[in-house]
Amino acid sequence: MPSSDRRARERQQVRERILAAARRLFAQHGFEAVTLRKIAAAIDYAPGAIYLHFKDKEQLIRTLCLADFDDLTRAVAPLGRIADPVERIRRMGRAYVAFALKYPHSYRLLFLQRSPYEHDERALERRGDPRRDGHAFLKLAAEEAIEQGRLREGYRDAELVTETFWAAVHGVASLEINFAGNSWVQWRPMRRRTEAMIEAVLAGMCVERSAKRGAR
Amino acid sequence: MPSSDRRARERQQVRERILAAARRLFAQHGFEAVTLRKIAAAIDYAPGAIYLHFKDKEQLIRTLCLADFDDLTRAVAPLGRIADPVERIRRMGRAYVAFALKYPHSYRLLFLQRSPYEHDERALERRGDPRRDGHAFLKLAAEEAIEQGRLREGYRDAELVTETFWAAVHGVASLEINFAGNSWVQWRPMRRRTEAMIEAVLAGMCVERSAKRGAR
DNA sequence: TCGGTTACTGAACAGCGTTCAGAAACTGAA
DNA sequence: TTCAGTTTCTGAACGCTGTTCAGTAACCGA
Repeated sequence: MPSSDRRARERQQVRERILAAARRLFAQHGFEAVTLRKIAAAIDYAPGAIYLHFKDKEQLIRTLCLADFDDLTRAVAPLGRIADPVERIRRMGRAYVAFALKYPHSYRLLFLQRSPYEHDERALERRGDPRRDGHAFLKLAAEEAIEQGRLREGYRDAELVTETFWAAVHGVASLEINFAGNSWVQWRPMRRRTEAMIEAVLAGMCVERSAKRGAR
Repeated sequence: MPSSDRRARERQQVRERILAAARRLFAQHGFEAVTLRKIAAAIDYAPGAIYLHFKDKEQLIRTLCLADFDDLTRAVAPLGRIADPVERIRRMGRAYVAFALKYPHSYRLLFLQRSPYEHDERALERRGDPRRDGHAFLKLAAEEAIEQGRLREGYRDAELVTETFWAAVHGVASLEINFAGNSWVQWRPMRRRTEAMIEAVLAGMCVERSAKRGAR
């Protein structure tokens, strides 16, 4: 049935056009400011047409968000090969912040709002929840660091270490997203803030005075 | 003119009733979910009546937010008397997190969204922007700590230290507000997470191995 | 050629924040 | 007491939102 193949292909193309227009508009104005009517108008369709391809606005947004997250997953994956667990945590932190800066709207939706997909676990189960994956990735590194005796007393609970490190980089990313350019703070360069945070929190948790690998 | 006094008093009372109903509903359901129609219905008024007392929904919300912030200001003020700058920073961090937990909706509005009052600086100039005040408070302590030689190399920029410490406690508070009760993280008790973060970041930035006062 | 599926339109719905003409209620002076 | 003027509030609207749905047109396989 080659003709029905074409139907499916055309359908897919329309879907892609919707996603492309939505991505462009969302990136420019944010999820809230962009209405379905504007997206529809951008590709010369009636508003209702979008509902033939997406259940509702939320699902459209989520589709884009999860696509963005693939980027983070791809960036984090090779870090698994780093032998030193502390160095792995450090790199993970940098990748996390970099992701937040690259996709501020997606980051805001997934980490700066009440978790929106809490009751839609099945959809995430299939793809894997990137937040959950990142958490597990960090926790594994923390466990290894503890095993190797790299962490100080008080920081030998891998879950606590994970939550703390996550909160640290999340704090840096989130202030940047919400307050960048705010005139009443003389913001130091983003890179410097990220490094200061990662090094401070690692130094505070690690046994070694310098947590850098090889500095034992 | 006693009668016009009464007019003013009654007007003020209506305003208070609006604020009380709004505070109750907002605290229960959040700013977005509560409509002006619901607030009006709660005090048996027509929706338009609210506009006789507040310019718009945003101003009503801001009035409540700033009232909440007075609580933080009151909690932070006595900390100024603490001589040891590092201990002052530590206490400030605890007070900050405690505030975020007590007023999650206000916290979300002021710290978890793109700064909404950026272009309304005059209104805040009068009362003082609590965010700005807190920042200045922290920075002063950081400057003192640097003067006393308490901070390690790399953390002798008071502004950077302030931004880092703020980001740290903000990260803890913000994850709690957005992900508390999320089933896929085995959250450690909030108090423990707060302490772990504060101590880690202070230990990482301070010269002393234990940053506790008197432990030099 | 024709019945059935599919994709889309355009009008509608309920709800939102907000505005406004008009109706009350109260005020202070005549 | 009367009455114009001010203040306070109502209730119906406006334009916007996400979403639904009857109706239409195009395409499909037979």
